[in-house]
Amino acid sequence: MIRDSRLSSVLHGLLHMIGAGEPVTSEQLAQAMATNPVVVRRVMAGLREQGLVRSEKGHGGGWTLARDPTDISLADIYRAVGAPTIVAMGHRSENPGCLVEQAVNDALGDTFREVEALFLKRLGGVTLEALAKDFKRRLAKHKQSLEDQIHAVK
Amino acid sequence: MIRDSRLSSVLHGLLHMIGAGEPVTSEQLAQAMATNPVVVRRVMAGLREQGLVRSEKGHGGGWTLARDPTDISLADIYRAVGAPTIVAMGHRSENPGCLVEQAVNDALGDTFREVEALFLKRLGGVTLEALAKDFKRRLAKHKQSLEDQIHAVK
DNA sequence: GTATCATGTAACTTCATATGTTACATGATA
DNA sequence: TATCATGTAACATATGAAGTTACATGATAC
Repeated sequence: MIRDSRLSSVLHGLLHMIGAGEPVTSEQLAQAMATNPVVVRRVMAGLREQGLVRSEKGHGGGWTLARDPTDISLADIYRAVGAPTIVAMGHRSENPGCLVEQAVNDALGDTFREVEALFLKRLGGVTLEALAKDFKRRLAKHKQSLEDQIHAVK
Repeated sequence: MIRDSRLSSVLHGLLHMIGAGEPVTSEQLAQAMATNPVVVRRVMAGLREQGLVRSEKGHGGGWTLARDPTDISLADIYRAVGAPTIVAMGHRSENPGCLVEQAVNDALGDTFREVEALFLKRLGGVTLEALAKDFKRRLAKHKQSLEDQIHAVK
């Protein structure tokens, strides 16, 4: 199963980056991602290797998107975050000679690939831009709702 | 991701049960599953609850299939083994109010379900019987190959 | 009926992995 | 050259899966 909190966490960070017009420090991202700066660097390093973000040292340094959000899909991010294969059955000892494994693999190997392909295809259909837009919409709605509550109290 | 060694492990046990004409003890299954008896009972308990196997105490006791292998699919087993949902993204704190989570969920919620459905559908298409047959075929082939090697040496 | 065998299960330990933390090196800007 | 920010190694902590021990319960053989 996937219970990767990293993808979710990274998305928080990236949306934060889109909002800011300047480099965002690991310290700031750590706030947005509810973790600490070193973990941020660790995770973002993966995205940097995939060319999704850039990092810069020194004064005014920090993290910025390396590509247009319309050109980054959730699949890209998922992979960069260190995407493990979704389905991977296997005995602990990864025994390639095991006949049971072989039989299962023969029966389901294609399925594993198929499921994974579907998953990535869907992730590939959502851009960071689209997600950001939806997020902003929700944010606006949320604010409005809060204001309404305040007015109702008055 | 799924890296469930339990499913694989359980299949070893079940194939073993099919072969034996009598109840198989946890001790014996532990051998087949490369683990220990208590773990076997723990895992098999899940299968028993789903009506896939039966257990009996005392002399001559042990584990037996409760249904015909043609009537047990890998999906049944997968579920019984304590199938976690395949894909489940989420922040650690499972924050339902988080707007980022909401946006992601709105964009991918259906996808998660779709992927899971596909996976289970495929698992559902393979019966324990089919797997056992394939396994036996491989076993025979394997034996033959070993004999050939011996003859070649002579 | 009682000795033996097998499961049922709670409690604990071990192990693997992900995450968090500290410390310090490196590079960039003021 | 002082300060700020990343890079990264090394270590600490937390979580959950798997393994283990111990003992209770139920079933069969004698």
